Amino acid sequence: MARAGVTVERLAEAAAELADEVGLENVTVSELARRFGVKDASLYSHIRNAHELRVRVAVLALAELADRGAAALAGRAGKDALVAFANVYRDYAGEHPGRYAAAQVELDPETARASAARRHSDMMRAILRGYSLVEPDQTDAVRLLGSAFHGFVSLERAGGFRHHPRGADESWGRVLDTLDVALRNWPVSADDSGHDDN
Amino acid sequence: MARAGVTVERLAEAAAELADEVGLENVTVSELARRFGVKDASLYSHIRNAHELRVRVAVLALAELADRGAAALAGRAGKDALVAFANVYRDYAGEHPGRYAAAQVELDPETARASAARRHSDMMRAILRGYSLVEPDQTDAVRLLGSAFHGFVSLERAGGFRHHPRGADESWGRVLDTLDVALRNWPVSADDSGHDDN
DNA sequence: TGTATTTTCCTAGAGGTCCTAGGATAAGGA
DNA sequence: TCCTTATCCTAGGACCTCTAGGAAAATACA
Repeated sequence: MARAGVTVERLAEAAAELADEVGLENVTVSELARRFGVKDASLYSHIRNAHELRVRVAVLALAELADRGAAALAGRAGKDALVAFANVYRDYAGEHPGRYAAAQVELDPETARASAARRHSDMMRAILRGYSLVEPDQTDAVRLLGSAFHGFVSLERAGGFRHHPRGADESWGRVLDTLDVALRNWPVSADDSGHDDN
Repeated sequence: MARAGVTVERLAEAAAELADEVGLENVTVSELARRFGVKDASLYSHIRNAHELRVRVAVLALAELADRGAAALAGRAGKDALVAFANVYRDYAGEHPGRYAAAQVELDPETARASAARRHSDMMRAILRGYSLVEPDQTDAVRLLGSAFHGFVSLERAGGFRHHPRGADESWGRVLDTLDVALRNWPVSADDSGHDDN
């Protein structure tokens, strides 16, 4: 019998597609094997366990997201860059909910280092070049942006904004306005304040 | 044989405890039955399915979180209230990761309405009384706060802040400082700007 | 108190998932 | 051509979800 041509790459891609269709938690080795026309036991020649499947989807999603982010950032700066980058996150989560969910799974340090996670923080720091922030404020700002983006998308996807007539799109725009203002008026650290003239 | 005394309340409580121990995704009907000393089939007299278990943990967590939030808010206002409330979220997620994860599961509209979800947004609005915001800015601000709190906690729990020496505690404090400033300098809506003097 | 009803728990079992062990066969290289 | 390796198979154990139908405890009621 001819072989099915299963590879880890095709597996990850199929798992990502499946995750977008039925949700990450419903991505099973069995269903994936079914889609490839092989027995589920056969997939264990390519992956160690079901968890690795999710990790591979996570890595895939982080890379796709980073690519989109980089494209969005090209030729932009300041608030323009901030908004474009933020929309990449939100749009990606809308188009690929399963992949986006996967991107939040905890990765072991080694996998995390090999992933596009670093590119994400680097891009955020690039955005912050439009605002004058030095360490450790820059790191704190990266974390604020990451938190706000992910938190908003996460709550929106979970239906947290559906109990109120105010549109999510409008809130999103205002949240980005506010973050822009916040970055431009970044507060002075309590450690430094009061020592300005000494 | 004497009965085990299983009730939906005790089940939800036990499921919440189990979730904190082994993670929400590992909360199974079987394990729960084992802890109550009954057969797994017996639990289906109390709950419809495994999903209901998670929903009940979610409702429980939302209520506990709302209680803690209310206690933290008592006698506080302005930034003091903001920080106290935010810390309730973060501390709860630290103490009860499984419960916190459950609080993010999507609830059907009916369950959501009967849950403490409304109390949460009401408390956020109470905090915003310390800042002068009118609708729809108030709703947008509630969403920004919810996003930032949840996003930070979520990323922190997923290990997203472990690849950098900057401590999460310090960033958290600065993020709250920034949110406080942002709320006090809430940007004028683009719809209104330019019409100030007309 | 005795009886009827309801609730809780049981056994049995179907069907799904994960994963391992060990064997067969296709593909590619010496 | 033969050997090696990778891919796929069958078989099966362990665990999970959930249903059906029955027994027994608790409760309600006469």
